Amino acid sequence: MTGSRVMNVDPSDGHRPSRGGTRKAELVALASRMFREHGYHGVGMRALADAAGMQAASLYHHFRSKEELLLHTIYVVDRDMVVEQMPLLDGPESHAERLARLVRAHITHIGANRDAWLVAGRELRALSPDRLEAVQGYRRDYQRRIARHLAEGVDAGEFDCPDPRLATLAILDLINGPNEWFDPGGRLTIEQIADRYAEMVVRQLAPPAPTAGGGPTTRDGDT
Amino acid sequence: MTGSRVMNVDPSDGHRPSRGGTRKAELVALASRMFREHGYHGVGMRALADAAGMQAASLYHHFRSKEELLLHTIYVVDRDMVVEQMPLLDGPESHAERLARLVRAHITHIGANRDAWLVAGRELRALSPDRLEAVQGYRRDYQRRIARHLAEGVDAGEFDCPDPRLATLAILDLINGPNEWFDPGGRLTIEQIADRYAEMVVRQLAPPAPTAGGGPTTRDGDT
DNA sequence: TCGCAGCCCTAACGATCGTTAGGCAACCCC
DNA sequence: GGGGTTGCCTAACGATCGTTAGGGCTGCGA
Repeated sequence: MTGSRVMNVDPSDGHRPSRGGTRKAELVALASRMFREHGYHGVGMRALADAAGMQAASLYHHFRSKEELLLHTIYVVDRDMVVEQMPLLDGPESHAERLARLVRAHITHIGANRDAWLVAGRELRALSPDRLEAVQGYRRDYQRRIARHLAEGVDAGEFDCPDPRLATLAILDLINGPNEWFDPGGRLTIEQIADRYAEMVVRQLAPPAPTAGGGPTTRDGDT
Repeated sequence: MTGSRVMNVDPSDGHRPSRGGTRKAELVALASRMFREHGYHGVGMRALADAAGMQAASLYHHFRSKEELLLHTIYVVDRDMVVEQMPLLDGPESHAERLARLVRAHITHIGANRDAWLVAGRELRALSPDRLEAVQGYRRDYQRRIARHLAEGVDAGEFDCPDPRLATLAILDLINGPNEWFDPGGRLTIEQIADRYAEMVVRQLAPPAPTAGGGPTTRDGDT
């Protein structure tokens, strides 16, 4: 476990879902979509309630505040990133193979949770400091795990990469990109994009050639 | 000229700057910073005015509305992208050299206009349809110019790239990435990041090897 | 059959929103 | 020295903001 987590801000409620916690999930999904379209501050509780066919005050039977509703939206993305995607870097396969698997899963997850991903990407600043810290902790863990994977791949001679830390940022820049422009009705499916982006990442890190013994470059020292 | 522009929404005022249009520029820069930190809808005219040492109503002597203020912020970025960056793809140099030049200039411009870039990236939805269309026209032009450059590079045998349109998106994802995380006090300067990202882009497109005549792959047909 | 929890309602709170009207002081050009 | 412009002011408009108080209906478990 990397970053010492400060407090427990997990929004999952402790009480049983009785007949179904489905209503709450519906409201979170609806909020994700509206926050994505108009921004967190651009959507009022009354607009949310209207879209859900209820009154603004009734939302407070499901969420303590508007910000808690935002946290529910963001949490799905960041929790999955750490508990589902990150373990994909473990395993007996080659470093390139494991990294490609992560890239594909990451982009596929974006395709399946577009609303939440966009909100998670641009509405973080609306969170209270404690909750912001918790979410950013997840992201740090994710980023560090990838950086470690690259460094290990370089040490194993499987990757050619002059600056693994910057390469980590570049990879994240790349695989978070479809978040901004992916269109389900577009030319390519999310799986095709995932495959091709994974190829690009692997190609970027591939050692120059399987020719003579001139091994891959070593890492920079930190500046 | 690529996209037929619908209307003139250029926010640059037609009247002479008299003694100085500096005050207006100050207000735009201030708005960029505050919009970046709290979001367009998260900053009120009164908060803006407070930070500028004036009253909210006084802002309306410089801008017709809050949205016009936002447009000023966004416009700098998108206009420069088309009138300054895009021409960098012209010239007698190799396709790789010209593309690297664009990438470096693009990232350097982000470093010099961080506030405006972040606002331009995530507050577009607050623009009215006409103004949104104008801004998106700029971006389409930019994207198409890059796509054309890649296609020409492939045809010239300088690039190896199975899908130039997707590669364009990937390049844009990559070079817009520092927009989200660049820290002026961080490990690397913006120039270093620009150089290394440019290397990555070139490396990604480099043909497999200068060996035998097995030429680069051809482009996909559109799906 | 009773009680209670889940779910939603109406009504209202004080605060803040973007914007407008109208006026006052300082400055340039003629 | 008068006219016009620039830059800011006070005061206020109706609308909307997040949130709270308190009550009523429904349907399950005991």
